[in-house]
Amino acid sequence: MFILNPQSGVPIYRQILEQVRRMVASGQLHAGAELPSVRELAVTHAINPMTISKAYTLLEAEGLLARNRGKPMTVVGPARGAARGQTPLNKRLEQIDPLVDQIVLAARQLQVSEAELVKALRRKWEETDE
Amino acid sequence: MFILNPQSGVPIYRQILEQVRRMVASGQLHAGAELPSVRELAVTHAINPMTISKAYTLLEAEGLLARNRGKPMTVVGPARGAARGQTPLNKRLEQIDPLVDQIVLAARQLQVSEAELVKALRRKWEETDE
DNA sequence: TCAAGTGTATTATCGTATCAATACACATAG
DNA sequence: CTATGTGTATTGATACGATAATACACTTGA
Repeated sequence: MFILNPQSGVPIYRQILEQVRRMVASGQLHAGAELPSVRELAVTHAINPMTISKAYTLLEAEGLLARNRGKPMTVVGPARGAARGQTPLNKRLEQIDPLVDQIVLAARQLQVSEAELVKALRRKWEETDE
Repeated sequence: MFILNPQSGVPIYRQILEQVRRMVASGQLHAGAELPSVRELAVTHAINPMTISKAYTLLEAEGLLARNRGKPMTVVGPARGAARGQTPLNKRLEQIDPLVDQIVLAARQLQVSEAELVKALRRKWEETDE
């Protein structure tokens, strides 16, 4: 369910935070959906259960997840009042903005043209087309 | 010279590593070029001199920079007058690849379309057009 | 010569991130 | 009731990232 890279420099619990936020915003994790158990994730990703628990706790404090003692964490959001589906596009784009900043900075420092950057992006997009 | 974001989750010294690698690969930092002093960077970015020194030390171990006792760090590279251009495009693209992975993953988790992603990218590209 | 500029070593402290092993409180299927 | 499944608290340990304050060796311009 998650794609975690311990070598990336980004703390594991932060990778989980970001990925849950995204999947909730997109509706891939709808309200009421259950998240993988901490022990299951700990095994499949070879990480410590408490690391995942930390992420879950923060997501609860954020209002995205709900604790159910004895049962799996469940998704609370997105916005109850609004359409039960996705967050508006501009809100979703906000979440991706820091990455856009990063990649544009990197491309400019590498003197990779906008066209080449877009090409690399499209290439990766096709590769991950499943 | 560097653009550092302490909140990004990426360690500062790693941000410096990556940015020097990029600017050397693109030729923006040509062989023999001097880098900013650790004390100057420490002041302008409000970070500790030893954090920068750590990055410089690692870049020397990597073979990209040379220590000159009493003088600034310099970029190691092909002899002056020799072909000291950019590294080939595909090599530069390799450096940007992890970021491409990240952003495509994020876009798919957010269910942002390829078209919208490219649009956001072009928008940011224009903004940073200086 | 000397003052100001390099990078770096040293020692110490602090906060964060992760792991390990254990234990607890609760829910639910059998 | 019991076994198994939730998340979490606890304690302790290790590693990393960053800071702070000095001090050193070296170069260079005045």
